[in-house]
Amino acid sequence: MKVDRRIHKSKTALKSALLTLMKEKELRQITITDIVKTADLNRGTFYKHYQIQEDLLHELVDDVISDLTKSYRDPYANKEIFSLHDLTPASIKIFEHVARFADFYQTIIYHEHVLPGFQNKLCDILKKLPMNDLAQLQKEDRGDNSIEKDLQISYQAYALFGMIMEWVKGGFKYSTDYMADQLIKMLSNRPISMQYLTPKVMEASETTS
Amino acid sequence: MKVDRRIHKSKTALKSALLTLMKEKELRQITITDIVKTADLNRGTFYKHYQIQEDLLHELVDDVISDLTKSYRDPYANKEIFSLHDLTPASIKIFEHVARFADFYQTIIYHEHVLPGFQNKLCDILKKLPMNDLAQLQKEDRGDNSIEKDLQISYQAYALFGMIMEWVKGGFKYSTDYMADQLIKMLSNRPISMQYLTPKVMEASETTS
DNA sequence: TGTTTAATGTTGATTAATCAACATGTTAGC
DNA sequence: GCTAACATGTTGATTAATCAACATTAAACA
Repeated sequence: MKVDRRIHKSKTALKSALLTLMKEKELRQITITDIVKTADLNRGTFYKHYQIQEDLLHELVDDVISDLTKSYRDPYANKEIFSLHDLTPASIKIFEHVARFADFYQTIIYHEHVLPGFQNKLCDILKKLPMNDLAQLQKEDRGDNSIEKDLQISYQAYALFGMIMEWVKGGFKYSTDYMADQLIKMLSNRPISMQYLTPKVMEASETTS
Repeated sequence: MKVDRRIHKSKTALKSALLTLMKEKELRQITITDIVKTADLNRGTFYKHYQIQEDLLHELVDDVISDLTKSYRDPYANKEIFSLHDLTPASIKIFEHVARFADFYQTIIYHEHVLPGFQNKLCDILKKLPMNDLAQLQKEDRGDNSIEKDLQISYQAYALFGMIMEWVKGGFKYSTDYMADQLIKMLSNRPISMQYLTPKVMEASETTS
């Protein structure tokens, strides 16, 4: 179901205004009048879509999460089998996502109290995405050196999170392409020979079983 | 008479879209469908305000001229008497105007054929503004060294135009404040002791006569 | 050349946003 | 405490923007 562009524009303007204001002052001090003034919208427009500021903030968070998920999955979307070999700097979209919501990330990192627990939520998502999407096919080793899947995924998730944090806190001094390139170099250290099953195949096996 | 914000936003989006597209291709190749797609507006919205692209371009030019005039006059607006001594870097708004319409200036300078004669129009305005607004009070000298007003004004107008051209062509590598500072330094060379009458006094003298 | 594709204007019905005007809290300063 | 200024919701009438659909024209192209 398509949303009317006017609705999309109004909501986007409101969220953008909220982010702008969050850089200036505390969430508690931001009035709805503030928001609509910054967004250049009538006050009634706010109330047609939301009740309180919190609703707006939550929808903003949902937007971020949704875009993050989409960006993370992009390299293996519509693929049946996915090897880390296939990962190229151009196919990695996660850093573009962070850049797209740069204002958001800077704000929630420097004002943790605004969205307590969001950073943990972020890590959880970065863990759950590969955990649910990707069924490991062949492990690196089969001897004493075998690696637990959950540990491996947590390891990589937090590593990626660390890169992002460093990037944001450093004021985005590297380009998105460079970040993607660096990530590949990190991954190339060892587990490059691993393969995963992507959701497409998993759906197929579900329906046939 | 206030314009509905929706109208203002729609028109602004259309002009912004036109500028964006002018950077990519020739004016002739820009369709109305292109414009409304870029502006994220329905095609009908364009036709509610304009008939052809030319209308849009002309309104954009009018906007620029109007903002230019306002910015130029800002330092002596609401003043009865105005000396070049009063000019400070902060009071000069002309470079902020150029920065505000940076896209426009870059486009029309690098694609002269789009708006033939606009640069001359610009110079004319920079000449006519001081010519009409400012009645010279005391000249520098009264001897053989006296300077003609029209020559002096043309001299300064083209000088300012030159600064702007250099600034735009150089990719805005100086800040607006620095440009204002530089302009003051240029003016300080000599004619700083001159004084002008501003429109306020001229209006008053008109009504009393 | 004929055919297809895309742009152009225009239409009417529908929905969203606007504005001004309320009454009602809240807050800050005197 | 009183008052003034401001924020909050809510209202109904009005206007702007949307969408889908249409007939027409122009351009691309095979």
